[in-house]
Amino acid sequence: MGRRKLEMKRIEDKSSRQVTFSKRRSGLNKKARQLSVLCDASVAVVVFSSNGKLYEYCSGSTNRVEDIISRYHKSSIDAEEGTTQEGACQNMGINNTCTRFQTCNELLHSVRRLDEKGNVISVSDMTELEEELSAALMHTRARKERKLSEEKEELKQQVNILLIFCKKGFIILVVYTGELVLIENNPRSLY
Amino acid sequence: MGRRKLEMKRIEDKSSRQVTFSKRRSGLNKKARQLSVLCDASVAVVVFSSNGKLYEYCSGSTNRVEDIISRYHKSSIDAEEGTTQEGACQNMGINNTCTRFQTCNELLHSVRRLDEKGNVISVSDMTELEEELSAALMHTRARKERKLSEEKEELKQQVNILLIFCKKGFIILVVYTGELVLIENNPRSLY
DNA sequence: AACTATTTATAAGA
DNA sequence: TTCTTATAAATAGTT
Repeated sequence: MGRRKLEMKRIEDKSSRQVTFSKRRSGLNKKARQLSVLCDASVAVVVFSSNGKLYEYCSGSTNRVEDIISRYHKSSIDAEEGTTQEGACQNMGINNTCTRFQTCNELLHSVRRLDEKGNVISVSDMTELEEELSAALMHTRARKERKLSEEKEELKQQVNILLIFCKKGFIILVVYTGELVLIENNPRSLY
Repeated sequence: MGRRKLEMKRIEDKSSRQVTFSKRRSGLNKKARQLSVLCDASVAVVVFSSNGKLYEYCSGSTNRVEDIISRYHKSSIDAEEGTTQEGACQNMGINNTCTRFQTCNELLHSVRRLDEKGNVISVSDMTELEEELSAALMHTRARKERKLSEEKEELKQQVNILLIFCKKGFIILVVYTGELVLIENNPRSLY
């Protein structure tokens, strides 16, 4: 939107990059505000410029990005509980809070349709698809890691519970050598 | 932008509110992506619909809102303390066991130097750098996952050992000291 | 899900 | 910088 069409890549000229940043950042905030007002939604936008400067926007009365972030954290955790496991692409669809999947799936289908019709698929289309897929991958990876960590924590808890549970008695020496466990009663503990 | 001008207030009709939400949300994400690409910025957008459903967008390679949120937290704290910000690249140097790191770091620096001098950087140079970075990422990721799995396996073993003893009617105290494990049972179960 | 008449955003120019 | 304006992009209502 302007005198001419811009290529979707980093603006090399520093000065015009800054001007564009400033304009588009305020545009983004405006869009966020409109979305929140028109559709009664809560919206937070966090932007770091290439110089590392932080800009934030938050809809609503408190205007605290923190409020939405904490809600985000809560929601992310909630989403993880009650999800089931499926094959690679599938398990994203099950998670009904992962909105990216829909877009990504839609994109896949529309690109495939275009391809089948013999249409030319632009690089920017493919880039968009690539980004969506990358996002989906990251999301799945993050979920996997969280799951693994959770399972580890659970095991740690089990060990702790057993340790707490078993407080009294007689000492056995166990030498742990990989798979083999050698146990030896300690006679000294037999009063 | 549409057949007629909309008043900036909540859309009362539920159906058109939903349609508008969907359209504008994807528009917002698009704007966020454009800002990040054109101006080399990091952008995160978090939206909750009026029904409480979470939608998120995040620019960049990881596409993790978490990354930007944690940076946001850091930045907020730093801002309060008056400390300065550094580039995200710095924290890569921490991993001193990644042998590829030096090559990758050297590459980064030489490419950056070339860039600053206004030299033309060939696509094949960038591809090389990309591949190095990708390899480094894969390596780090693999190491992390191996470590996590190992730790989990170890805990599982500990639980199994404890469970075996518990099955035999022993109530035990286990003191895990690296390679040595001391187990103490409940005297009641002896006789 | 598409379409299109309009409004809105904004790139470049002043 | 700020304002203007030609043009691109987004989207409200329609089909």
